[in-house]
Amino acid sequence: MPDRTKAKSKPFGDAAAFSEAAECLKMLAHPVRLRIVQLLLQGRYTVGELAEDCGVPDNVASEHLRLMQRCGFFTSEREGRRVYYQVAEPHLENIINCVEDRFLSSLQSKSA
Amino acid sequence: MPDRTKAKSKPFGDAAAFSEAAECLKMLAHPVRLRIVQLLLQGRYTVGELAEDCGVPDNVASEHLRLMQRCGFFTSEREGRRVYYQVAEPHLENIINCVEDRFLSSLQSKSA
DNA sequence: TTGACATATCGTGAGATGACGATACTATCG
DNA sequence: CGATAGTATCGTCATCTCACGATATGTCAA
Repeated sequence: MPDRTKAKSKPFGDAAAFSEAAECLKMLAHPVRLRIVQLLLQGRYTVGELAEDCGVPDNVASEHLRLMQRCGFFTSEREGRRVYYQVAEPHLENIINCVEDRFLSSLQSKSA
Repeated sequence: MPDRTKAKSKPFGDAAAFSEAAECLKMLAHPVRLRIVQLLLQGRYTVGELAEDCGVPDNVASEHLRLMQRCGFFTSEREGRRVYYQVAEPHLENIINCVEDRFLSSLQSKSA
Protein backbone atom coordinates (compact mmCIF):
# COMPACT_ATOMS: atom_id res chain seq x y z
CA MET A 1 0.00 0.00 0.00
CA PRO A 2 1.82 3.09 -1.24
CA ASP A 3 1.25 5.71 1.37
CA ARG A 4 -2.47 5.40 1.30
CA THR A 5 -2.68 7.73 4.26
CA LYS A 6 -3.88 10.37 1.86
CA ALA A 7 -2.73 12.52 4.74
CA LYS A 8 -5.25 15.23 3.93
CA SER A 9 -2.41 16.53 1.81
CA LYS A 10 -5.05 17.96 -0.46
CA PRO A 11 -8.69 17.43 0.36
CA PHE A 12 -9.08 19.15 -2.96
CA GLY A 13 -7.94 22.30 -1.24
CA ASP A 14 -6.83 23.97 -4.40
CA ALA A 15 -10.05 23.43 -6.19
CA ALA A 16 -9.62 26.86 -7.75
CA ALA A 17 -6.44 25.79 -9.49
CA PHE A 18 -8.14 22.69 -10.81
CA SER A 19 -11.05 24.75 -12.04
CA GLU A 20 -8.73 27.08 -13.87
CA ALA A 21 -6.94 24.15 -15.45
CA ALA A 22 -10.27 22.61 -16.40
CA GLU A 23 -11.35 25.86 -18.04
CA CYS A 24 -8.21 25.86 -20.10
CA LEU A 25 -8.67 22.26 -21.15
CA LYS A 26 -12.26 22.99 -22.08
CA MET A 27 -10.96 25.59 -24.49
CA LEU A 28 -8.79 22.98 -26.13
CA ALA A 29 -11.50 20.34 -26.14
CA HIS A 30 -12.97 21.13 -29.53
CA PRO A 31 -11.75 19.77 -32.83
CA VAL A 32 -11.68 23.10 -34.63
CA ARG A 33 -9.99 24.89 -31.75
CA LEU A 34 -7.46 22.12 -31.50
CA ARG A 35 -6.66 22.48 -35.15
CA ILE A 36 -6.41 26.25 -34.88
CA VAL A 37 -3.95 25.97 -32.02
CA GLN A 38 -1.91 23.50 -33.98
CA LEU A 39 -1.75 25.83 -36.96
CA LEU A 40 -0.94 28.92 -34.94
CA LEU A 41 1.89 27.11 -33.22
CA GLN A 42 3.50 27.04 -36.65
CA GLY A 43 2.99 30.68 -37.62
CA ARG A 44 0.65 33.61 -37.98
CA TYR A 45 -2.65 33.15 -39.75
CA THR A 46 -5.68 35.25 -40.51
CA VAL A 47 -9.22 34.43 -39.55
CA GLY A 48 -10.08 33.56 -43.11
CA GLU A 49 -7.11 31.26 -43.55
CA LEU A 50 -7.91 29.40 -40.37
CA ALA A 51 -11.58 29.19 -41.23
CA GLU A 52 -10.84 27.74 -44.63
CA ASP A 53 -8.44 25.15 -43.34
CA CYS A 54 -10.92 24.05 -40.70
CA GLY A 55 -13.85 24.07 -43.08
CA VAL A 56 -16.00 26.41 -41.04
CA PRO A 57 -17.50 29.81 -41.86
CA ASP A 58 -15.49 32.87 -40.98
CA ASN A 59 -17.71 33.97 -38.14
CA VAL A 60 -17.43 30.59 -36.46
CA ALA A 61 -13.67 30.72 -36.63
CA SER A 62 -13.77 34.28 -35.35
CA GLU A 63 -15.78 33.20 -32.30
CA HIS A 64 -13.41 30.39 -31.48
CA LEU A 65 -10.53 32.80 -31.78
CA ARG A 66 -12.20 35.28 -29.50
CA LEU A 67 -12.80 32.64 -26.85
CA MET A 68 -9.22 31.51 -26.95
CA GLN A 69 -7.96 35.05 -26.94
CA ARG A 70 -9.94 35.72 -23.77
CA CYS A 71 -8.12 32.79 -22.18
CA GLY A 72 -4.82 34.37 -23.08
CA PHE A 73 -4.01 31.77 -25.68
CA PHE A 74 -3.58 34.21 -28.54
CA THR A 75 -3.01 37.81 -29.44
CA SER A 76 -4.12 39.51 -32.63
CA GLU A 77 -2.87 42.27 -34.86
CA ARG A 78 -4.78 43.99 -37.56
CA GLU A 79 -3.03 44.54 -40.88
CA GLY A 80 -5.22 46.27 -43.31
CA ARG A 81 -8.52 44.49 -43.49
CA ARG A 82 -7.06 41.33 -42.11
CA VAL A 83 -6.38 40.28 -38.56
CA TYR A 84 -3.49 38.00 -37.80
CA TYR A 85 -3.59 35.76 -34.75
CA GLN A 86 -0.60 34.27 -33.00
CA VAL A 87 0.14 32.20 -29.94
CA ALA A 88 0.68 34.05 -26.68
CA GLU A 89 0.62 31.20 -24.13
CA PRO A 90 3.88 29.29 -24.32
CA HIS A 91 2.59 26.20 -22.52
CA LEU A 92 0.21 25.48 -25.38
CA GLU A 93 3.05 23.88 -27.25
CA ASN A 94 3.69 21.31 -24.54
CA ILE A 95 0.08 20.33 -24.20
CA ILE A 96 -0.44 20.08 -27.93
CA ASN A 97 2.65 17.94 -28.20
CA CYS A 98 1.20 15.53 -25.66
CA VAL A 99 -2.06 15.41 -27.53
CA GLU A 100 -0.30 14.87 -30.83
CA ASP A 101 1.75 12.10 -29.29
CA ARG A 102 -1.39 10.28 -28.39
CA PHE A 103 -3.80 11.08 -31.22
CA LEU A 104 -2.19 12.81 -34.16
CA SER A 105 1.30 11.43 -34.33
CA SER A 106 0.98 9.74 -37.71
CA LEU A 107 -0.13 12.92 -39.48
CA GLN A 108 2.48 15.30 -38.22
CA SER A 109 5.70 13.53 -38.91
CA LYS A 110 5.81 14.06 -42.66
CA SER A 111 5.85 17.83 -42.33
CA ALA A 112 9.52 17.80 -41.36
CA MET B 1 7.11 34.22 -43.95
CA PRO B 2 7.67 30.62 -42.85
CA ASP B 3 6.28 28.45 -45.58
CA ARG B 4 2.85 30.01 -45.57
CA THR B 5 1.92 27.93 -48.57
CA LYS B 6 -0.22 25.89 -46.26
CA ALA B 7 0.23 23.43 -49.10
CA LYS B 8 -3.15 21.83 -48.46
CA SER B 9 -1.12 19.55 -46.22
CA LYS B 10 -4.22 19.18 -44.10
CA PRO B 11 -7.45 20.89 -45.05
CA PHE B 12 -8.52 19.45 -41.78
CA GLY B 13 -8.55 16.09 -43.47
CA ASP B 14 -8.11 14.15 -40.30
CA ALA B 15 -10.99 15.80 -38.58
CA ALA B 16 -11.80 12.45 -37.02
CA ALA B 17 -8.50 12.33 -35.19
CA PHE B 18 -9.03 15.85 -33.91
CA SER B 19 -12.51 14.95 -32.77
CA GLU B 20 -11.21 11.97 -30.89
CA ALA B 21 -8.55 14.10 -29.24
CA ALA B 22 -11.15 16.69 -28.37
CA GLU B 23 -13.36 14.04 -26.78
CA CYS B 24 -10.48 12.94 -24.64
CA LEU B 25 -9.68 16.48 -23.57
CA LYS B 26 -13.32 17.04 -22.76
CA MET B 27 -13.08 14.18 -20.32
CA LEU B 28 -10.20 15.89 -18.60
CA ALA B 29 -11.80 19.31 -18.67
CA HIS B 30 -13.56 19.08 -15.34
CA PRO B 31 -12.04 19.96 -11.98
CA VAL B 32 -13.21 16.82 -10.20
CA ARG B 33 -12.16 14.54 -13.03
CA LEU B 34 -8.81 16.25 -13.22
CA ARG B 35 -8.30 15.66 -9.52
CA ILE B 36 -9.38 12.03 -9.82
CA VAL B 37 -6.90 11.43 -12.60
CA GLN B 38 -4.17 13.04 -10.57
CA LEU B 39 -4.93 10.82 -7.58
CA LEU B 40 -5.19 7.63 -9.60
CA LEU B 41 -1.85 8.34 -11.22
CA GLN B 42 -0.42 7.86 -7.74
CA GLY B 43 -2.20 4.65 -6.79
CA ARG B 44 -5.42 2.72 -6.52
CA TYR B 45 -8.42 4.31 -4.86
CA THR B 46 -12.01 3.39 -4.20
CA VAL B 47 -15.03 5.38 -5.27
CA GLY B 48 -15.61 6.53 -1.72
CA GLU B 49 -12.04 7.66 -1.19
CA LEU B 50 -12.04 9.66 -4.40
CA ALA B 51 -15.44 11.13 -3.65
CA GLU B 52 -14.37 12.26 -0.21
CA ASP B 53 -11.16 13.85 -1.42
CA CYS B 54 -13.02 15.71 -4.13
CA GLY B 55 -15.82 16.74 -1.85
CA VAL B 56 -18.58 15.28 -3.97
CA PRO B 57 -21.22 12.62 -3.21
CA ASP B 58 -20.38 9.04 -4.03
CA ASN B 59 -22.75 8.77 -6.93
CA VAL B 60 -21.27 11.83 -8.59
CA ALA B 61 -17.78 10.39 -8.32
CA SER B 62 -19.10 7.09 -9.60
CA GLU B 63 -20.52 8.75 -12.69
CA HIS B 64 -17.30 10.57 -13.45
CA LEU B 65 -15.44 7.31 -13.07
CA ARG B 66 -17.81 5.56 -15.39
CA LEU B 67 -17.37 8.22 -18.06
CA MET B 68 -13.62 8.04 -17.84
CA GLN B 69 -13.66 4.29 -17.84
CA ARG B 70 -15.67 4.33 -21.06
CA CYS B 71 -12.89 6.43 -22.59
CA GLY B 72 -10.37 3.81 -21.59
CA PHE B 73 -8.77 6.00 -18.96
CA PHE B 74 -9.32 3.55 -16.11
CA THR B 75 -10.05 -0.01 -15.20
CA SER B 76 -11.78 -1.19 -12.06
CA GLU B 77 -11.62 -4.22 -9.80
CA ARG B 78 -14.10 -5.19 -7.17
CA GLU B 79 -12.74 -6.22 -3.77
CA GLY B 80 -15.48 -7.05 -1.38
CA ARG B 81 -17.97 -4.24 -1.34
CA ARG B 82 -15.45 -1.78 -2.67
CA VAL B 83 -14.34 -1.07 -6.20
CA TYR B 84 -10.82 0.06 -6.86
CA TYR B 85 -10.06 2.15 -9.90
CA GLN B 86 -6.69 2.50 -11.56
CA VAL B 87 -5.16 4.17 -14.59
CA ALA B 88 -5.21 2.23 -17.84
CA GLU B 89 -4.20 4.88 -20.36
CA PRO B 90 -0.47 5.54 -20.08
CA HIS B 91 -0.57 8.87 -21.90
CA LEU B 92 -2.60 10.39 -19.11
CA GLU B 93 0.54 10.93 -17.15
CA ASN B 94 2.13 13.09 -19.83
CA ILE B 95 -0.89 15.27 -20.27
CA ILE B 96 -1.40 15.71 -16.55
CA ASN B 97 2.23 16.63 -16.20
CA CYS B 98 1.79 19.37 -18.75
CA VAL B 99 -1.28 20.65 -16.96
CA GLU B 100 0.48 20.55 -13.62
CA ASP B 101 3.39 22.42 -15.09
CA ARG B 102 1.14 25.22 -16.07
CA PHE B 103 -1.49 25.33 -13.34
CA LEU B 104 -0.64 23.18 -10.37
CA SER B 105 3.10 23.30 -10.11
CA SER B 106 3.27 25.02 -6.74
CA LEU B 107 1.19 22.35 -5.01
CA GLN B 108 2.90 19.30 -6.33
CA SER B 109 6.54 20.03 -5.79
CA LYS B 110 6.65 19.19 -2.09
CA SER B 111 5.74 15.59 -2.75
CA ALA B 112 9.26 14.89 -4.02
C1' DT C 1 -18.91 58.50 -51.04
C1' DT C 2 -20.11 53.96 -52.51
C1' DG C 3 -19.18 49.34 -52.64
C1' DA C 4 -16.66 45.28 -51.56
C1' DC C 5 -13.89 42.59 -48.47
C1' DA C 6 -12.42 40.88 -43.81
C1' DT C 7 -13.67 40.42 -39.32
C1' DA C 8 -16.63 40.81 -35.20
C1' DT C 9 -20.82 40.56 -32.59
C1' DC C 10 -25.50 39.38 -31.50
C1' DG C 11 -29.93 36.49 -30.93
C1' DT C 12 -31.72 32.20 -31.30
C1' DG C 13 -32.45 27.32 -30.79
C1' DA C 14 -30.96 22.40 -30.63
C1' DG C 15 -28.21 19.47 -28.26
C1' DA C 16 -24.90 18.25 -24.58
C1' DT C 17 -23.44 18.43 -19.75
C1' DG C 18 -23.56 17.82 -15.01
C1' DA C 19 -25.62 17.77 -10.28
C1' DC C 20 -29.16 15.99 -7.58
C1' DG C 21 -32.37 12.66 -5.41
C1' DA C 22 -34.29 8.27 -5.66
C1' DT C 23 -33.61 3.74 -6.43
C1' DA C 24 -31.30 -0.62 -7.51
C1' DC C 25 -27.62 -3.68 -7.24
C1' DT C 26 -23.69 -6.30 -4.70
C1' DA C 27 -21.33 -7.99 -0.85
C1' DT C 28 -20.53 -8.40 4.02
C1' DC C 29 -22.11 -8.79 8.78
C1' DG C 30 -25.05 -10.51 12.50
C1' DC D 1 -32.87 -14.27 6.75
C1' DG D 2 -32.61 -8.93 7.31
C1' DA D 3 -29.71 -4.84 7.78
C1' DT D 4 -26.15 -2.08 6.27
C1' DA D 5 -22.12 -0.32 3.56
C1' DG D 6 -20.36 0.60 -0.98
C1' DT D 7 -21.27 1.33 -5.59
C1' DA D 8 -24.06 2.00 -9.84
C1' DT D 9 -27.85 3.66 -12.51
C1' DC D 10 -31.80 6.34 -13.67
C1' DG D 11 -35.03 10.52 -14.40
C1' DT D 12 -35.17 15.22 -14.10
C1' DC D 13 -33.86 19.80 -14.62
C1' DA D 14 -30.93 23.91 -14.91
C1' DT D 15 -27.21 25.33 -17.33
C1' DC D 16 -23.86 25.53 -20.88
C1' DT D 17 -22.13 24.96 -25.71
C1' DC D 18 -22.07 25.64 -30.35
C1' DA D 19 -23.49 26.59 -35.02
C1' DC D 20 -26.22 29.44 -37.72
C1' DG D 21 -28.04 33.71 -39.85
C1' DA D 22 -28.31 38.45 -39.52
C1' DT D 23 -26.14 42.48 -38.68
C1' DA D 24 -22.41 45.63 -37.37
C1' DT D 25 -17.72 47.32 -37.63
C1' DG D 26 -13.46 48.42 -39.91
C1' DT D 27 -10.50 48.91 -44.08
C1' DC D 28 -9.41 49.74 -48.64
C1' DA D 29 -10.26 50.88 -53.64
C1' DA D 30 -12.38 53.45 -57.20
